[in-house]
Amino acid sequence: MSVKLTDKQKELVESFGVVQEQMGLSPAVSRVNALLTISDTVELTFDEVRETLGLSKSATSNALNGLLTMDRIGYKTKPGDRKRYFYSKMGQWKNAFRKDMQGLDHYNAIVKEILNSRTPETKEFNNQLKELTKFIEYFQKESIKIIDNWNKK
Amino acid sequence: MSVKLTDKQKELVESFGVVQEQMGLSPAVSRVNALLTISDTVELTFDEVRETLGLSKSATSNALNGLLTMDRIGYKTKPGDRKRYFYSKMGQWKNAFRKDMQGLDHYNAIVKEILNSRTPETKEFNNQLKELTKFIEYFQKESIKIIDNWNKK
DNA sequence: AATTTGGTTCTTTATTTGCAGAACTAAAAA
DNA sequence: TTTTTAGTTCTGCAAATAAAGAACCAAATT
Repeated sequence: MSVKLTDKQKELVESFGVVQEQMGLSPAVSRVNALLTISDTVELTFDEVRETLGLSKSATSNALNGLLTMDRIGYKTKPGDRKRYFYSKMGQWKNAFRKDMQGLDHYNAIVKEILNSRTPETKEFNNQLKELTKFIEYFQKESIKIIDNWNKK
Repeated sequence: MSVKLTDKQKELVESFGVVQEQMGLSPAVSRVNALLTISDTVELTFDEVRETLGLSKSATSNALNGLLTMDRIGYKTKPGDRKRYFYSKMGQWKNAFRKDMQGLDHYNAIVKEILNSRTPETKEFNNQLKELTKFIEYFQKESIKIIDNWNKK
């Protein structure tokens, strides 16, 4: 039931796992997502994931459901087969980038609030803060533009 | 020795602290950085930070040193005064963005390695992966461009 | 009706993180 | 030379995270 991986593939599951951990995902989630990116079979069942990575059922269940709610994976079913077949959803990357950029909105809103509540005495400092909010706005706008640009070419 | 903050400022230290926690900083580090952004006095001593935030010496020391190595704050000294005066370094934002973007290099390198090691069978999947690496490269290049563009205007 | 399948949820445990408090240190002051 | 200042480093400890394992459950199979 377990997926056979070459040594190279095992190594890639680990290194891709690590970079995803650094991006804030938990070890198990990172490895599950890595496996679904690396395995030659692009659709894997719960048990294939579990056995291949040597995870417990609960860890597997939680990892898969986490990735599903993050919309980083999806699943399909096959007629007359109760199992679910999970696959990596790479198309979501652009959306993720977009959301990251829009997430700066909140950050910037607070910086602006800080700026408003600051004493006018510290001119230099306030100017730097002001420039920061302008830069964030600029960066946000431009990067969303370049993402959209990619979509229509 | 402790800095007086209005209720509004206290509230801002918390909310700005929280957004920074969500960006991966620890609670103490987040609040120290927030304080240095919000306080009317832009240069604070070790003890002012410690007392204002109610932190222990070790937490204060570690937070300040962490922020120093991240280059998010700096400090200056005054003649005939052994204390260090810490301040927020907002100019580093653009550099931080840049580094984030360059950090995608590593991610992309691994994705490319995955692509190389994949079976050619799964055409559709491989194409999506390929598009992903191209998108990352494009986004990286363009966003670095827009950052540089900001600098010279 | 009993068992198997494909999971989910609950409980326990190991590890890591974040911080307090105390002990420590090097330079300056008394 | 002792004491104070301005921190740093070490030693825990409490809370949060991550995952194992067992109990559980609903639908399908026997």
